[in-house]
Amino acid sequence: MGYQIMRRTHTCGDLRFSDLGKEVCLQGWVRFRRDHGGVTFIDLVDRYGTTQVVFDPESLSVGIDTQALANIVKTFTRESVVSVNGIVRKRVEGTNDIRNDTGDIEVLITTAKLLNKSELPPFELGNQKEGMLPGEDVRLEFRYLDLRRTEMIKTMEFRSRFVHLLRQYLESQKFLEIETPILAKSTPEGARDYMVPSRVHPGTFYALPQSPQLYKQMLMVAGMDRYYQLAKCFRDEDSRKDRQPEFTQLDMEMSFVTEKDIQDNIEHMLAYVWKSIYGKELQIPFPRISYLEAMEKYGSDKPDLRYNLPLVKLSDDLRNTNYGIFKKVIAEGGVIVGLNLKSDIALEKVGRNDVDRYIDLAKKFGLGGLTWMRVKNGTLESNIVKYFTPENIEVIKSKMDAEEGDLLFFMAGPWKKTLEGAGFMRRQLASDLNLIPKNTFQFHWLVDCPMFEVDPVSGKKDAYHHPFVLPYDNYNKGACFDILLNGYEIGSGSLRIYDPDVQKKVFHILGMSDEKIDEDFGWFIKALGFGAPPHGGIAIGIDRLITVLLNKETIRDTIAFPKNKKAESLVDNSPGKVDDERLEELQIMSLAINDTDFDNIEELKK
RNA sequence: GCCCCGGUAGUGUAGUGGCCUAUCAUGAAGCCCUGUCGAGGCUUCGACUCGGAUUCAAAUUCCGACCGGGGCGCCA
Repeated sequence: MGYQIMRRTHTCGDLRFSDLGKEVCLQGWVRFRRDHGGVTFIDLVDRYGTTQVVFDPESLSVGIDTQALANIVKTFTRESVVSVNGIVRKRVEGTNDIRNDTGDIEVLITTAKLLNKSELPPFELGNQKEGMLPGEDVRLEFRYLDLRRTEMIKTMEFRSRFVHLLRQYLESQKFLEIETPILAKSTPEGARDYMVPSRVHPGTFYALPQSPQLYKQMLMVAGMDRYYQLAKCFRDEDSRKDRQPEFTQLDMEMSFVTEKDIQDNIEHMLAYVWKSIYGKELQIPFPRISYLEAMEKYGSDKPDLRYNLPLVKLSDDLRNTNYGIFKKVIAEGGVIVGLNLKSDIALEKVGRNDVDRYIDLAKKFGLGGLTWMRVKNGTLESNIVKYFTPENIEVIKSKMDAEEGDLLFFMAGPWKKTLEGAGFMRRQLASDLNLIPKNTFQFHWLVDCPMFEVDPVSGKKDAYHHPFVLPYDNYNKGACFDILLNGYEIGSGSLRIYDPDVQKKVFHILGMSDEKIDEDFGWFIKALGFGAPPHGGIAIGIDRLITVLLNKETIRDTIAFPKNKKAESLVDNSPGKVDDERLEELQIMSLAINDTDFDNIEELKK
């Protein structure tokens, strides 16, 4: 007979009043211990709940060695794992814990065993008091303990449930879950790739996929018709609070569809999940907003539409203004937008000092400055009003719906920079002035996107989404769209190019030579030539979606083992160095300063 | 690569040039306690990220490094 321990009969969330009198075995972690001298209470915890187990010598029948049992219970320190056998009994009258599902009962310990003691935890897992969580670096270093916290368990449960429901829906709609390679070919366009050296072919590298884009398109060529995958994707770019180097997408592709077909599918999928999780109907279809309207009205291609606070475009109405800055901007083909803070908030919460603060902030957001006026006694008041004709003032008032007491901000400059800056202002004001409703989820489709964007510095064209989007309107627009939630882009989709010649042309427009196209994408264009069906798809960022749905501060809170801002995993210290022999095997030499003797480097390079 | 914010016992914090032998809470250790549930009471333990500079005097000011976070760039 080898080593064995007794099996538990219940989890720590199972026992109820109806189990009174049962002999049970529970196993779990010691979260809190309350030693009253004679009687000791232990909160025994596992994923499913908390059960109070009691060492109560006076209740024990004769024949049990209470002293021995006391000695065992004494070893049950915080967060150690223990096994207890005992009898389910009613709690003493008036000591029920109504907050806990198991709060009507407790387990009288008759035998107990320390399964594994715990080191003293570096932070308190059970303490639900606000602000007692340690810094995130400590949480990440001891992630297995952080994940032991109820809040993290709930998050993982939510995520698991959510993903399960997605799969359930997609399977019901004839989607096939197909896995695509993690070791893939590097595509030089787009994000920086994580590289994996090939031992068999020294000097060559696999790339970890930024998305399974080309594989899923080939699956459509293959006739799979409907594909999905919960795909791990990798991008070697700097992190943000909503961006990780390694993340999970719900990746989908469908053949013989329109943009609307894809969107309908997503809406129905989310509605299905919504109903299952929240028991409520999700309002579909989601409203559509064009790229142009999003930019000019909200200053963002992912506007938060839970609150209004729109920008008002005034460039066309102020053509004859004498105000120098506006005049110049109009002459240069720029844009002027206004933003109206209505009197009920403006008068109360935004004083002269605040206005100055916003002017400073505007400069930080890349705006040239910020002009402002107040509506007072039926007219506009500020030091620049004199430059505006009565007609100017009237048009401003009517376009911006300016009423007594309102505070008007104006931003002017080059189209994109100014609108994005104005978008930052809008967001900042909304957050400062508490205009953002909590616990509302506002899905939108961003549609009518451009095919290309021109880099203002280099003049080079870049794909707005990616180079595989089906262009239309003479290559000016792309059949692509984003799905937005509360100011986050949670996914993007498009119809794809299925004609090899069109695909080549798009690469040409992006400035690639025939040789380069052939080398990097020849294999893919070849595939399109073998009867690629019209197709399209979408990818939804699962980590980010869960983050928004659970109101988390960062995407890291929805990933079991995330990387920190510097792309390190604190729990296992990755990335790490490898032995020289391993590098030699791969025929790789490090040029990193700390690794290499620089006296020898030039020598070595030869 | 750049900008901003932060770094005080294991954890969370107070402390803006001398009242600091550094606050409070939590924790840990020990003792007391038979109905608690973030138990309670008493005692004890435990910290200014590092290196320079200014000063009679630095946790506090300045400079630099390191560490963490937020943002810009980047993320087709």
